[in-house]
Amino acid sequence: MVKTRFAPSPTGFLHLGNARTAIFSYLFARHSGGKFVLRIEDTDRERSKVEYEEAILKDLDWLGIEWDEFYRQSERGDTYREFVDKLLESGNAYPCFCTQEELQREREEAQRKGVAYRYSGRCRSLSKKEVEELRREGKSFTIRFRVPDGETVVFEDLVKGHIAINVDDFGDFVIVRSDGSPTYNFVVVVDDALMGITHVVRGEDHIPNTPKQILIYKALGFDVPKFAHLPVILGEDRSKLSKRHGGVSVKAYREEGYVSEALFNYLCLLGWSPPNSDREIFSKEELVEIFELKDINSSPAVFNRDKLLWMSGVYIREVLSVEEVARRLIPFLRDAGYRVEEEYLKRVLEFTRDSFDTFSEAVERLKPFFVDEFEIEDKFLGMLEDMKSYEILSEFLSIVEESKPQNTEEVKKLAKEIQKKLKVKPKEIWHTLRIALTGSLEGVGIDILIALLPKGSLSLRIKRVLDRIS
RNA sequence: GCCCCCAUCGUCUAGCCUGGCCUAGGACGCCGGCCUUUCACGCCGGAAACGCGGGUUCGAAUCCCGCUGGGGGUGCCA
Repeated sequence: MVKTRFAPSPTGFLHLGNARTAIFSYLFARHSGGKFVLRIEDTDRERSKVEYEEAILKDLDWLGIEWDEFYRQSERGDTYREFVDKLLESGNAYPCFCTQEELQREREEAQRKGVAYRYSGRCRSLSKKEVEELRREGKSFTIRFRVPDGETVVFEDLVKGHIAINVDDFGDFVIVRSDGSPTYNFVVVVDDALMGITHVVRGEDHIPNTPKQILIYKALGFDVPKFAHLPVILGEDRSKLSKRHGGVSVKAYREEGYVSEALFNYLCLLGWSPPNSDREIFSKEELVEIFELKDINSSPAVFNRDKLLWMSGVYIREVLSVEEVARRLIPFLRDAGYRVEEEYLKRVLEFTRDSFDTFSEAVERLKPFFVDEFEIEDKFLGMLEDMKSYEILSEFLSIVEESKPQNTEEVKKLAKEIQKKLKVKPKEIWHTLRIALTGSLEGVGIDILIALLPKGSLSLRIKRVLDRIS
């Protein structure tokens, strides 16, 4: 059975790149009828924070990625100890007493000579006696994996295809630090093997690690999983997407009021495309159905905020129901201090949801439906004075006081009445009402606003303007 | 420097494996028009790409080589 995992380290918020990795990994597992594991890699005690772990969980949940098994690396104790011993016994690993200063010097030396750095192997052939001696002296040591000379590790990457790397490029590497803690390359192998991971789906920045890990798998007698290395996501400047680019955390998009399904959908289209189809809007279920690793593009993709924004809008106006949009929008409206009633909001959305792409944009856009207080710019006030606004508004007010129009048809009829009676152009009426009711010349349909706004708000706003221009 | 990966409109991509159906398709964005009480939405139309050079072949975006360009890695981080 297929089993994949997503293994974030809680050293920051969930990043768009990692989110996409999680999505692909999740989709592949579900598509194959397999299991998806979430493993928090929190062994870096310095940088790992519980707040980040909580935030990552929240973001995954928001995206609709659910996991079947959960692990926290810090709670796995000395699971790794026995495997280190095994490697030590088999001679695949050995203690190394070189100090960081010595190694640093070797590295600089290599740099100067312009050759690829690799560990000199000085402690490679220490005799048992020498090792005991050094340990008795209390010298600290690391444990290195003995990399067989001249070997070429080959694997068939599910995305990149055939990859061959000569191990001489890196040389013996550390698997246990001098403080006794195991390093990433070692832990990841033991964990993946013990958890039965069959397919490792991760970013292509891990390609250089893969041969090291394959060597460990083999030395430990574990089955080597299949690998799928995803191309990285780039920023507008074509460098790897990072904090520098701003707005790269899932959290930022959640708080900005993007539709989560749209982010999920958009991220899928970054580096993957459906076979034989021009479609772009897919539900999670549909994606589970059609997603295949083989359809992943092997070149890096630039993240495009505009398209994500557009897609969020598509979800708001075409995919989600009015009820659903209302439900998700309410917290944003309340945060902005609006007094919201669900039934009223739903009626408003019926007519307005095609005019915004995110919930925070909706807060601005729908303001006239909820807030009676607003400023009118001088230029608009000037326009009111130029038009026959006083007459229009007085007439409008008296009609509304008597019987407020309940739908856009009635509003239009009312406008015609005023037009006939005062002999003014329709445009003049609409512009006057728009400025008087919203303080601006652009925004949602003014007929809708009049039809839906309570009578009280309507007359309050009109009277206020009447006072100012009389 | 060394190692690895990648290369179709500005961006995401289809096509490439299994050469001819490609006058290179779709989407975002952009430009123009329509709709209209404004802004949006929607609809119609447009500009816009096979990085370069060699091969192979009757024929190459598609196969091969080189160059160039971009990305990643080069830790007792993950």
